[in-house]
Amino acid sequence: MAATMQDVAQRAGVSIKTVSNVVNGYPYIRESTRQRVLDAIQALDYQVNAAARNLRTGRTGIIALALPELSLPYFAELADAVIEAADEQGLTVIIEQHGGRRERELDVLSGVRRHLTDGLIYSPLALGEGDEARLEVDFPLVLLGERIFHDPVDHVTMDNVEAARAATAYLLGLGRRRIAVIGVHPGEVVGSAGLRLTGHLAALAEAGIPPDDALLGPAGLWHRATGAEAMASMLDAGVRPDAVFGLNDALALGAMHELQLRGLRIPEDVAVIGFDDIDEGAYANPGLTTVDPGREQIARTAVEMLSTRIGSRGATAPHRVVADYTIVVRGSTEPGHDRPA
Amino acid sequence: MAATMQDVAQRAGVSIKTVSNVVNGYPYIRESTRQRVLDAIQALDYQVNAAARNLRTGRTGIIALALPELSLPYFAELADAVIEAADEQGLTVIIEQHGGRRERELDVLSGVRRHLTDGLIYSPLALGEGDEARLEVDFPLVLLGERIFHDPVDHVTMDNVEAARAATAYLLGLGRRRIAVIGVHPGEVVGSAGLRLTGHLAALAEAGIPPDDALLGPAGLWHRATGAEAMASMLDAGVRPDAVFGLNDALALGAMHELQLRGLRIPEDVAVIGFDDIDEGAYANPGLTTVDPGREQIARTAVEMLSTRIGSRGATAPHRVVADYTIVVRGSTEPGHDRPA
DNA sequence: CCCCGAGCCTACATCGTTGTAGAGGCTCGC
DNA sequence: GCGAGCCTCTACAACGATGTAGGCTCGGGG
Repeated sequence: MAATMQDVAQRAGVSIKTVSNVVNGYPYIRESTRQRVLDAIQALDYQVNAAARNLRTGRTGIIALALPELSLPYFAELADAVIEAADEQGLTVIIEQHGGRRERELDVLSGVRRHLTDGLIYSPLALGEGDEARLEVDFPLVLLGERIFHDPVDHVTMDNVEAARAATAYLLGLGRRRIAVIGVHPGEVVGSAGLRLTGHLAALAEAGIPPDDALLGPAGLWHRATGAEAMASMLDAGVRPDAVFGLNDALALGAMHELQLRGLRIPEDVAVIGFDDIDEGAYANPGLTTVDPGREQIARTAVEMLSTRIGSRGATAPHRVVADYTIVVRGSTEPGHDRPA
Repeated sequence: MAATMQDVAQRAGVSIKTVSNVVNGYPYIRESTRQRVLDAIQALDYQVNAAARNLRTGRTGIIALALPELSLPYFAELADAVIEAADEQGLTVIIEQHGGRRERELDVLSGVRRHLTDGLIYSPLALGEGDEARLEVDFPLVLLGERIFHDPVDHVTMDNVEAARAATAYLLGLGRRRIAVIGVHPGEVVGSAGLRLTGHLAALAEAGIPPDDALLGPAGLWHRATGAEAMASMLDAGVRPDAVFGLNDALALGAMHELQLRGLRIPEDVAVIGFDDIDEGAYANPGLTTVDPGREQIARTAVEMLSTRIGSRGATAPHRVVADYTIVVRGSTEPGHDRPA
């Protein structure tokens, strides 16, 4: 049986409340008393009972991170960063995988685990315009990604349009003209797919290049497999791009795999750029050029925003932070860039 | 303010305990009463307060999964599987990243979060022989991986020796004779590195091939980067293997990257096999042949074992489960195997 | 000399739930 | 028609911590 404050109090010859005060850093305690209590704690290997503290204070010290799935490297790396950032704030993270399924995404907002947590960092996929109202919840919430405009809550995101524009502009700068886009969600406007496509089209327009629907490869899920499939059907249809813009790295890597299977050389025949800068891209063959969306910064900012929200019960106006992006050049667009790995 | 059982009880005109009984499925309740309570719960949008329940029952419904880091795809995919399996048992998972650092690994066993959780699924890296005693903890614990022999606790693992022997035997069967091993931990016996090397050497011995130390590439951390480095220094030293056995997939992919940078063809010049069967391997170029260690099975078994342990306070003898492995053949060892992706 | 505030500590109620014990009423077999 | 046993429900005391309120001592200002 684990020791309780009662046991510590008895051993130190003080009241239970004094033990509580020592544990919580209450200043008005005689040094000798504090020492006696600390010794007793040590001797009994006492640790505060989280459940009891939670009940009394209404805080659990746990935050939830809801994301599609950890098997997707981007989200695994994001989770890694969030957990580290949370650790620094003394917070523990539980992960909820919703798999991009609308019903599970909604569950996250109302589910049982809400009572287990002080707040939520939420990266939805299926939710979109029209769901704003669902986000008006009575617990601290920080939104990741860019599914929803005019949202009533804290939000950390990146400028998808601008970053995608830069990616396409970069390919155009290399002299590429027939740029395939893999991972398109036809009709979508507000999600990452829609926004990145918008940026891409804007760059084409600036360069005076007419868009070509045959170069848009749809892929609902952004996995390697779907990227490969989308690439394959485009090639099977006789389309011959000289560059590929994967709307995320997994798609780009899948597409790259398919291109190489068919004997196309990268970057000579086809240049490939991705989005996310997952670790894996640096070790692909060739290394994958990509857009670094500032994942670290996003994770850290999100945790800090949530932490402040939790701290101050007062309803402040929602904040919106936009992370910086960078283009990371590797061998999939320019030969010879893989050396420093 | 969230509704409490008190509120529900009042609205339904019953005692608070009856509400509790309804919520917990106590059988002896008149159907009409149950309905009234359920209606009240619905009307008030009542959800049980987890903290209070935890305090009373001593259970939190949370388990911890301790692993090196989520950035390593193997562990991300493992975490995915564990979370799903836990969900089915009604358990929530928190993830603790210890980064393979001994001190943090020990923290996991005694840290504050112990009080937050009902049990721990523990995948250590730095712990090893001599640490058995530390595992004699007073909470449910299931060990993953094969760091420690004669352990006093539940353990889910795979037969590393046998699987590695099969991997090397497979390469030998292809006619390869100079097999480099990447990721060796010199002097280690009980960890994955040691065991897999043992299996490798056994296969060589069976085939009557003398081992060659020059073909052993050390790498402490099993990342893509360290795999590439180990491969590079071996090649720089003038060693020319005709096959590479990466002790995990990340190492193998790093090595593959380095080989290709130097213009070596895979599998013609060098065949490459990995270990773990991470998703990424299927989409490498060429696809990475690997050993599938039965990750799903491991995750599911571990959660179930932990769940039973939590359920029955009685100290049963520790169980040990060994998962099945399979060799997954792809293009990195045999051309033409990548078609079905 | 008394009062006041700062410093140090304690008693008590309380957070929201569940375990224990048992009060009634009913059915059933003899 | 009566006790045994089942069904249905309730009162009360925990679980282990923290918030509130207040007691006591001591030194210094009025």
